[in-house]
Amino acid sequence: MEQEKNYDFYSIEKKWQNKWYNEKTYSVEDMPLDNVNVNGKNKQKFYCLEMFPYPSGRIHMGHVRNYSIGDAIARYKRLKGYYVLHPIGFDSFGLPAENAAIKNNTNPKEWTLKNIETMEVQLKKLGLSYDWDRKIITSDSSYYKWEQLFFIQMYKKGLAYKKLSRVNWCESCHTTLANEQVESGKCWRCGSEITIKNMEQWFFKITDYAEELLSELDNLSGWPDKVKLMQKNWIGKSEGLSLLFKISAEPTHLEIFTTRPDTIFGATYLAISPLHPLAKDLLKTEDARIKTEELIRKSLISKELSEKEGVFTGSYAINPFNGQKLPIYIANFVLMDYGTGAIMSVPAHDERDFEFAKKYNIEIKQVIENKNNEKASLNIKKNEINDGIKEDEIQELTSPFLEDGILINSSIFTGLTSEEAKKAISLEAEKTGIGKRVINYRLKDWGISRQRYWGCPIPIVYCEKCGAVPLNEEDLPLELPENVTFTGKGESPLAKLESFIDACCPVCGGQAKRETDTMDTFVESSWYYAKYTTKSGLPFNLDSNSNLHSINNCDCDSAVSQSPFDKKAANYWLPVDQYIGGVEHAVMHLLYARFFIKVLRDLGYLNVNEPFKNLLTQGMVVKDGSKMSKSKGNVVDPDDLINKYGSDTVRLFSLFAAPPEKDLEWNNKGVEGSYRFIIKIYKIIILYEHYLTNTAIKEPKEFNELEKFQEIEENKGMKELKELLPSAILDGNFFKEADTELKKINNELNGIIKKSETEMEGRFHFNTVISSCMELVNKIYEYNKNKNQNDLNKSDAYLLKHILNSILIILYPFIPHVCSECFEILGGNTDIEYAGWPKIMETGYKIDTCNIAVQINGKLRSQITANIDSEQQDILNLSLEDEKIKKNISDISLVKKSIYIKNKLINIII
RNA sequence: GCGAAAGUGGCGGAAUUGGUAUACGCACUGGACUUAGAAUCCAGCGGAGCAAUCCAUGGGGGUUCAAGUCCCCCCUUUCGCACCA
Repeated sequence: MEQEKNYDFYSIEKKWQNKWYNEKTYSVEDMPLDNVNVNGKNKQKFYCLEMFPYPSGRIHMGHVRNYSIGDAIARYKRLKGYYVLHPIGFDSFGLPAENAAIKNNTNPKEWTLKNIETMEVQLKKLGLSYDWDRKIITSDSSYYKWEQLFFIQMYKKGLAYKKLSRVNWCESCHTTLANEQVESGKCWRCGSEITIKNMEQWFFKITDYAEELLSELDNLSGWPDKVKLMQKNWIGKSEGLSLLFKISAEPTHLEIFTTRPDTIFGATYLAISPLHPLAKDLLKTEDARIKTEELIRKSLISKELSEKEGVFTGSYAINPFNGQKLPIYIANFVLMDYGTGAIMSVPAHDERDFEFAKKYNIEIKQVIENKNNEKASLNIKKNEINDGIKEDEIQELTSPFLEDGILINSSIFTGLTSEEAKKAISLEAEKTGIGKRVINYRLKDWGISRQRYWGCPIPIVYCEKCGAVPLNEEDLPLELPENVTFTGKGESPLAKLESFIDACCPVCGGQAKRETDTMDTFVESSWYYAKYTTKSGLPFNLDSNSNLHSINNCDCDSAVSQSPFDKKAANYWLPVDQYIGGVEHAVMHLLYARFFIKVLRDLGYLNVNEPFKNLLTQGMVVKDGSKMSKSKGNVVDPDDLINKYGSDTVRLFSLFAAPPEKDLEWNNKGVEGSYRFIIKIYKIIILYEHYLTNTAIKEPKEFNELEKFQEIEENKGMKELKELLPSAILDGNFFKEADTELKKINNELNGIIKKSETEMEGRFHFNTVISSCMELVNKIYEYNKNKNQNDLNKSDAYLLKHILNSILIILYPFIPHVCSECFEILGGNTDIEYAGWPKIMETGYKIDTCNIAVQINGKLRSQITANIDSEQQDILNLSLEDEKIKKNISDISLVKKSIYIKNKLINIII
């Protein structure tokens, strides 16, 4: 008795992984070689990238999902004939390594490299189609030296600078953080409360690019609106007027910023930040002085505030438009680091000003009213006590009117719309020299100093004579010293390491001290996608060996003399065609990376404006309703599942259980379902193996000839094709004699090919692609049950083989190992990756009847079978003969009208 | 508070353009095989009802011959921002 072949995922996966990695199946060249161009026709490039992992120890389900999605896209694009760059690396600087070092007395570098080794094995076990030759380890000086080079060049252009500033401090991580890294007043990494510190910090001048970062969002049509909106809000552009108010009885002026110049006549006080440089000068009483000190103290500790508080300075300012004397308040809700740190307060038309005015009994003066002059809509109520006084004065607003409207009580501007008045009043202010129109951004410069060890050293020394001086480019890299000790308290070990701190000034040669802060680890991830475009590192100095990638060979329009990547290669591969990662990086990483590529562009390294053309933000993997975490005890280790079911199963489930943008609820029983499906595929292939590979039914000669033409054109350059596979057949003549049932299945396959293609091209709802494949496999089982193999003829064999091969190819991006194996079992003459996407094949068989839903007054009453493409009248007549319909409609004369959707439904109105 | 997205069986989710709601999978129930179990296979599976039918896509209105899908109001959940003048 013939022994039945069982699905042995372990051997199958090992076999194909060995082949892929030994043969470097997924390696590509930096620039396409000649054989990638066929007859002058360029094979199109496709750069598929997933956010690279931090080597924290082991792969988790979030990684599995992320990389399964990316791999599905990469493999699909290869099938479609693209030249695909699909790299991977490790974002290996960061706090966990250092924390582990403190906790377990290990060395961060060793710890990191060990983790990378582990994770690399895990990733390879997943069978991901990476070009491993391009692996990046960002904590290696061969990577970060370039970052130091960029820093120096940015410093020289004023894009990197140091200033004393109020920065976010996380006591638990013992370092400062950028604004983007503070989430609702808490540290993005550890969740501790953030306090404010005044420190000298290095910044990248991202604000120089604020306008471009904002306007380019409009061109990112391949990004989710949600992410674009988050970035837009984060950049927070606002246009307004900066206006000078003279301080009464003093020679000084106070500059304020407003976006509502149209409300200038409604200003009833000015408010300035407690941290405003003029704050103390304006104070007139001892009492105010004491209260102000308290406000300042609080503002220095934290940005959070529970309640609006303020104090009247005793000083007044003059409204330049009407000469009105306005009290100046110091108010805790006015931010020093936005606009000018001072505002004109219009309580009638601003919520915050209103709240403050209520609290301190300041006048509220309405100057805008609803376009329809409907006062009622302004939430005004009569003050019953003050009966008899002028109407305007006895009215009291219960809430501010925030919208645009028509100006009232505004001198010559009365009657204008808000929009007109904004312009007119701004122009007037500019004419008289007391104001100018300005644009403000909420975005702040990116603070990149970190008071930690395990990061890229900032290549700066402080010379007693020359001040802050960047290192000479040829002295890079500035290596991170390894002989450090971790105390777990206080400052970074670098700050105490004299052998590191003591340096020579690159300018005067005198004594100097090194900067001991390291860079934010988001700097490494801001340009790694560009590094990947060049396979091997370029020589640091141009005069050394390799000239293959010489930057001077290209049309350099800059003074770039050395680069981590070949400009040509970067320009060829970038932007990344599909980027995939977690939505948690919507603002931080994705904004920094966009900024950085613009800087690299302006420094002359490449000619690309945006790093990521299309972005897919995948949801979290959750279990029992919450994110997997050790503390919740709901972590599922991918390795355990891979050992139990194989990686195809794990990949399949993570793609099948939910569309990628949604959160994925992990379900171990569901994993078994995926496993069962894979076995089902394998078994059906084995079932037909003997029959389909029988020499007696080998394809006729012309079968191959027919394809050769097309296939060669598409695949040459990928790999030499020994022979051509029988999956893509252009002419249905071969199947004329085939079984009708098979033809029906083929018709369904054609629908699936089409549908899968649209899903794989942008919506990425792999779950629906997989489910239609499941349906088709079920149908084939059904067919097998009803049809004895001995009754099948040659035509049936060809068609069946086409159907099975096509399903294997469609599923290959998700479960590559088993599909490769099955494809081989069915006698594929090449590996499945070179098979090409299945072609729609007409067998000449057309279904001539269809099912038509019959509705009466919009309610489904019956279903009939009718000839395809029947006319309305015929369908109506046919419907009226139906038993169920007869019950409701006895006579055709009752029918008022009917609506007919061809081949779908008829709605009879009675 | 502001902004965005979402709400469909017991569960994950289908229904891409308004046209037969609940595909596919999980769980569950019954049956076959088995000494028994596991695995597998077969059948059933939104709710009510003997049935004909009726009711169901968070709730309420509306547009339409026809609404999960479009419009308005409300509720809930998730995410982002939170004094940015």
